[in-house]
Amino acid sequence: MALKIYNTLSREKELFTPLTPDHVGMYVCGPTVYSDVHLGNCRTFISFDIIYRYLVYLGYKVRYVRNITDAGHLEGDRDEGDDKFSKLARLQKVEPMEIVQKYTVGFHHVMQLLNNLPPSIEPTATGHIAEQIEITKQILANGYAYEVNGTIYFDVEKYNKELPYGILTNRKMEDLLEGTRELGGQDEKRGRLDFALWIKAKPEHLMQWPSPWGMGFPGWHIECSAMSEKYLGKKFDIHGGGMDLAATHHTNEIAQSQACYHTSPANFWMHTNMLTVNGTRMSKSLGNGFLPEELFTGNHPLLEKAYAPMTVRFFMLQTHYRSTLDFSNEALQASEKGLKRLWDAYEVLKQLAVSNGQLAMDAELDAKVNKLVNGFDEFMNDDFNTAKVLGNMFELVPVINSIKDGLIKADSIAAATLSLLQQKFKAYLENVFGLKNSAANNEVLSGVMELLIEVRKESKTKKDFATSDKIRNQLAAIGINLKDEKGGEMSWDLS
RNA sequence: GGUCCUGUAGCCGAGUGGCUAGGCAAAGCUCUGCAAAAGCUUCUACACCGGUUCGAAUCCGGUCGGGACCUCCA
Repeated sequence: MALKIYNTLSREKELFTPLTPDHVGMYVCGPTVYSDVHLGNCRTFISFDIIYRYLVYLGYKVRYVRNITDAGHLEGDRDEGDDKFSKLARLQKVEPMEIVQKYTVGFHHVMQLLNNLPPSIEPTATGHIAEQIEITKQILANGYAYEVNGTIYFDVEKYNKELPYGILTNRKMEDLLEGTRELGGQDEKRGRLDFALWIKAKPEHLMQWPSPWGMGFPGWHIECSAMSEKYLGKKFDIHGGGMDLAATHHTNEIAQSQACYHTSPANFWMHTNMLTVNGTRMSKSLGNGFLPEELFTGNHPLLEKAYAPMTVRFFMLQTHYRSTLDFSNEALQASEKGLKRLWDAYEVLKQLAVSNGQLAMDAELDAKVNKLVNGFDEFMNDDFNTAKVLGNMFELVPVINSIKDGLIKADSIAAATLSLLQQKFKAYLENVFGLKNSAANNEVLSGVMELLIEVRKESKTKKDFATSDKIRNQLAAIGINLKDEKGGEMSWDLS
């Protein structure tokens, strides 16, 4: 059973074989830190976090590089535009690096709340100006770029004569030329598809660096080429990002790498689909995005309530990463309840004791459990199908709960089956899916609850239901659920 | 205009030609002092029209919706 990954380049699932045995190099385009990340951005990072975690689970030693874009983005399509950081900084009368710092910290905080693992390396564009100048020089030397008045452009039409430029998204040059809107005003570019590798800065620019072509700043696409090469080499295994990056950004990255190193940078190109609201893509420019902060506090007109970070993570796991996912309160509330059901069963499963004698062995049930559990790896190997894994997990929930309630005898499945079930549930829920219990694990609270449960048990024994109901109802009012279980036991959790 | 994706029960969603995914909601039953939780049932859908096939949600063609990208965007 081997891992298959859908490759945007070939438009089909391919068997994944790393370039170096047991090692995987993966580069994912990170955020541009001039504003808060919205939930749509988070989806991509959650998807790649799970891909990263699964590769680690499979035993690969993974170097996961995700950049921070803190320089170089232009406003609009005019190449003489200000970059986003300078523009915002001037507006707010702060240093550009203050903007960068603020939103980088915010981004990391959100990633942590969503329980995304930090990447192995998180390079910044401003920290790799020298590398970007080097690669630009090489592309110039190789003849795929030209200088106009201190700005360096990539010559797309020349490149396309040798290698297909639109290969990633299956576009022909003629179609691209036809589809592009007419450029307004003066233009120093030779071809309308040409893009800037290095941009000459006006004296008033806040962020600029010296280069062989004078003071300037790097174009957007060049940073990923420079940083991926530096940390992963000229060719590596996986390059990922949101689907919206494929047609322009990733297309240009391939062209840059080919023009500089005569190789396509990555074997596998992976693209995650968009998060939509009412069927339309969530984006900064449309202003229909939710900030994670708004989601976690419920402080947004379109939100009926607050949702926990783990609910959001689980919500995204229920869909395949290449499908669009539509946001709605109803769907999120369904996820919240579903996750609770799954997690409660997991807590029960952890407590089940493995029995040694199989007196009540039920071969059919045992086979069913094994089949469902073995499906986890099988589904993940099929292009990371988290939704199907969850489907199997939910099918196992009644089995787990029935064993606990004695409806199914614990020894009706083999001891090995039960321990496999326990081991895989833990590995998947905690390690691969990166879910965690949102309930506070507080010793003081646990102690208090133990006391309350004892008092309530006593009052129930004395048939003092007024007291037992009072305890249960008042706890419910502050968000603690007390559950009566079979045999007079009680358990609790936070709602 | 070009390149693609997509249309699945009340809602969200997975689906590799034959084997009712799953979750949420709803209804009934069991358990229970009551409730919740849990267990067991019920709700058996694939936009439309053709075609291929013994057999199509799945493959092919067409029609009609919806969406993304081609411009900064995960």
